[in-house]
Amino acid sequence: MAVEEKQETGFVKDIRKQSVDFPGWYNDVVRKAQLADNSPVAGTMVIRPYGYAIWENIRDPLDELIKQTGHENWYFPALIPLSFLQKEREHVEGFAPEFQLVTKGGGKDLEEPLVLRPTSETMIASVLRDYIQSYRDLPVLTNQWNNVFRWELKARFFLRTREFLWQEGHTFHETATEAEEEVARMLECYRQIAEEWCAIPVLAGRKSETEKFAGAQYSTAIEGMMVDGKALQMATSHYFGENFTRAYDLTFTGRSNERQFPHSTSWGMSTRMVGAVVMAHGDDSGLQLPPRIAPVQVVIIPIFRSDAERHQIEAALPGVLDELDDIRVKVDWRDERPGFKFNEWELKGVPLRIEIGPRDLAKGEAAVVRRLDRLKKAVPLGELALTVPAMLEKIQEALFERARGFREKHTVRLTSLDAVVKFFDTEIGFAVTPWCGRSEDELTVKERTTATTRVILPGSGRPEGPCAICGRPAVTDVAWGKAY
RNA sequence: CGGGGCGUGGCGCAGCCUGGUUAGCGCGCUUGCUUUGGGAGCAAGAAGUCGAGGGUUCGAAUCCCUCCGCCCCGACCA
Repeated sequence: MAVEEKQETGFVKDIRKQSVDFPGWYNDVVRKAQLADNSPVAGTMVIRPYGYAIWENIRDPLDELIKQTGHENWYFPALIPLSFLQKEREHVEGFAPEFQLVTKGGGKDLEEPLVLRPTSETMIASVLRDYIQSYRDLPVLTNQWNNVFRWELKARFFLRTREFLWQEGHTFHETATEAEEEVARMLECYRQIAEEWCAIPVLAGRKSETEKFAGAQYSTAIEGMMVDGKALQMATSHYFGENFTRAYDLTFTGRSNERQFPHSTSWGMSTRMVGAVVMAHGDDSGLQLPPRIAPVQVVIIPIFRSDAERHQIEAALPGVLDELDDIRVKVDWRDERPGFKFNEWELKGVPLRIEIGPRDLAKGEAAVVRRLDRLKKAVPLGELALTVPAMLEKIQEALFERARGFREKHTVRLTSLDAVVKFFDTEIGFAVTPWCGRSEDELTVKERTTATTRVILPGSGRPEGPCAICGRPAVTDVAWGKAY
């Protein structure tokens, strides 16, 4: 009893309860798990090595996919002349409130202010204008990994900061069809990263007119559900048509010798994804990482009392590590008690823990414990090479299935405004309804529930019955949710 | 920008109302000993221009004024 109480206060001391204060819990987990911390500059954060390692484990497979689909990495400057942004009306109107301006250089006022890039459509169109002459130059498939700046009013770790890291892809195509295929192709890459690597099931589809990117013909996105039932947009992919190329007078000579505007796209996934992983899988014990993106997949905790026992474990370790050859393993030899390490590595979300002590060694075994459910299993040392990878895979699947089950449990199909209002009043999650597509309906719902349309669900064709909000003929199904 | 709160060792706070010169407590940190299979115990120690500036006073963390910074709540966004 005494032990239990102590444990309880230990956890309360470290992180707030997820069920009681979700934003507080999130904040605590990010800092205590050492993913990120506040920085000296308001609205920005320091990404610490453990958090950055997670980002790298998301970034690397995504970069691989981007290259596999024919794109090349470029680098464009972070400082963009203000006039560039002003060429596309919708675009500048959408982003102007978020500009951060550089007005001085070398102690003197600049002739033209430079904007810290909020995104690079304008810079890239300006540059590629010189490189694209003929249909033979198309498509141009660019990507760049960089930081962008947006003057956000309230910051939250990974989810919304004034500076963040992402990848932005920008492509230029001869035809609309080709460009639209590109938009869908990259959205599919994002779905893959989210579902197969981050174990977060997503809804993928178009955004409504009001939710689309400033300057786009249409936007698509993947949306995930966090464990508080709120929606998080985890990546976007936009079709611009000729909007940007016309604004920048970026033309090419077509197959029958006429000047044409390329159809362009852009798409991005950011460090927000790290926040998504925290909020999609974490629990009251802290972070929980899908094995495929966990910086440490297996932590080994040696357990010993005497020097003799310590030496015994030291002697056995090379063999154990040899078994775990292709796995990201960390051995925690720090001078702390085992119980402390158990709790700390659980807080940091490591999927598997291996305890090796005299009792285990006597039997030629190790105790393997899952972060998922603390299930403990004795595994013969010689079988670790087979068992551990299988367990990691199973955990990866289990996290995905659990998240999917949660989302399904919290997704309802509704057919009236009253039902939608009541749902968001009393429940959490997504409401799917038939919808006519009018922005007025989104306003109505937002005013009464704060929920917005997240994605227009593809594939189902024309839904049965009238628009749930206004009763006009419905043209599509749409998912509503309260969003981050 | 409008409404509410807060600035005191790295972190979290007490002290302030009712001024008094050694400014405390918890966590963390350092060292040592004992511990070690679910967040250890004891002992010794280091660490603070009390957000900044000005004023009142014999004397200011404490009272007054100004400024700065931060957090929460109302309008945008990956």
